[in-house]
Amino acid sequence: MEIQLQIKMNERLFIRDPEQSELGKKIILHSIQLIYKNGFEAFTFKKLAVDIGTTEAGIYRYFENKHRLLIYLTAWYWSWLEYQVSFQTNNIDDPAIKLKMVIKLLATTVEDDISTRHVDENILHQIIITEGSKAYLTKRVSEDNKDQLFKPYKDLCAVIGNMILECSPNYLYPKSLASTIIEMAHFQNFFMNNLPSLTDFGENRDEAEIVLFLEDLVFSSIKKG
Amino acid sequence: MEIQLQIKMNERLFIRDPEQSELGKKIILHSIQLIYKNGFEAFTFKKLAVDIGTTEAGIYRYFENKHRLLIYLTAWYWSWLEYQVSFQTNNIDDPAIKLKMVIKLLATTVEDDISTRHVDENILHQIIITEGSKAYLTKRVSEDNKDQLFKPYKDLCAVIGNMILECSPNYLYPKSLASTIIEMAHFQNFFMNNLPSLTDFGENRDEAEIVLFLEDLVFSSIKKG
DNA sequence: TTGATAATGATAGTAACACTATCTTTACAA
DNA sequence: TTGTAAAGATAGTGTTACTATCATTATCAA
Repeated sequence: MEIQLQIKMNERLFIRDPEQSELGKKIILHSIQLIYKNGFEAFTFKKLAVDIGTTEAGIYRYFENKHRLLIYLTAWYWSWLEYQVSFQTNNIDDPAIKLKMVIKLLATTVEDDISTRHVDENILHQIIITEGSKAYLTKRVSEDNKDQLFKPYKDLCAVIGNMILECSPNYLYPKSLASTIIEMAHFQNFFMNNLPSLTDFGENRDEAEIVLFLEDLVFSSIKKG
Repeated sequence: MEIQLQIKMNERLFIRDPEQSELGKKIILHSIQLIYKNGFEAFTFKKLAVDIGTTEAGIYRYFENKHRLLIYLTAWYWSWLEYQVSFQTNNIDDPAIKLKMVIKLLATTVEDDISTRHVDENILHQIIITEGSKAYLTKRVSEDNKDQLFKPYKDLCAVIGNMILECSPNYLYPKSLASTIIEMAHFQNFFMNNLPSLTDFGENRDEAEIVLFLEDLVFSSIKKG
């Protein structure tokens, strides 16, 4: 069985849909690699164009600017992750087990999903850890939010928030706890690998310990009430 | 009684110490205002120079580039906050009360500290919320860390981690919980004001609710064991 | 087969940005 | 008085972030 997974993206994220052409798919593939290699600050459309073998103007026909491209990549990632969550928690009734699955999906290395050929999810995951929050930590965040550019992130947060409420209907802060899990899954990973004294995982550098920390955090909070 | 508070900064953060001259202090004062107004991405040394009434070259004599200036501002902020923590928790024995004080200091609007004339702590606090994590979310983070540029952040985290251990000596993740408190104090604030559906505080937009959330999060976690 | 259309390629150009260099002036201190 | 350090003034360079235009190629319908 070979299924190709296609994620329908908000049209405001791009000028021309990169999924619909070879050049577009190359832009996604190579931008992920370049941002991973050099970081978002050093990433330019010029370098991307050279890497692909096209011109700057070619890239600008797909994305308004590199910040939009970053938002596109993050939106794609969160959509893909929400799909993973729904797939992996399907047929599970116990909301606590579902929550544990979510934490595992958020905090551990993803295996490359072969049903999306032009995206390496593992590298993309690394990018989201380091660059993801730059997508919304801007002066434009409210406008971008009005254009629904962060919908996949918010949707995932809502899904997790509902799982929390299933576990503990009287818990007061399901959405904030959900966004805390999402952000901390990434930040603790970044800290573990780059500023280890900010974590308790510096010695082993083991993602599994981040999972344990987050599970402890979440279930202590919600099991109380 | 009039005391001027002077924070000793790591010398690698600057080329020439901005605290030691009028021009230097203007750079700090005006860069905070400009970054607050336009965001870090739109902030340039050219605009800063015009704002101050000096030239780009003048700024470059103090700071290598705008990223270093951002690290300087964040380092200054974390140092100042650690001082606030030590001041406000002095003579308090109960570590739980100390922790609550820390959460309040992290999550609520600071009043301008008159003992630092060239820094408006309230505006700086807003900058750190939006731009603070950009200081370390870079490819250079390890080198910058070797130069000790993030020491104030790590020191504060260690202080909070120790308070957590005082409360609960067997708790397994004091440092990770400390960095979680710090980051979430800011992220929940940013979300509340810009992406409110990621939080449970969208209706009232009241910082006091963030404090309650963080207190619940922390004391649920540590009171268990 | 032609002819319209859309995507791409090729090239050029501009304003702003991120610096670096140099020379002059000012200030104050030995 | 002279030396030195900070600051001002000016210029220049390579890169970035775009925009515009025109030619070429592929596709698909008349």
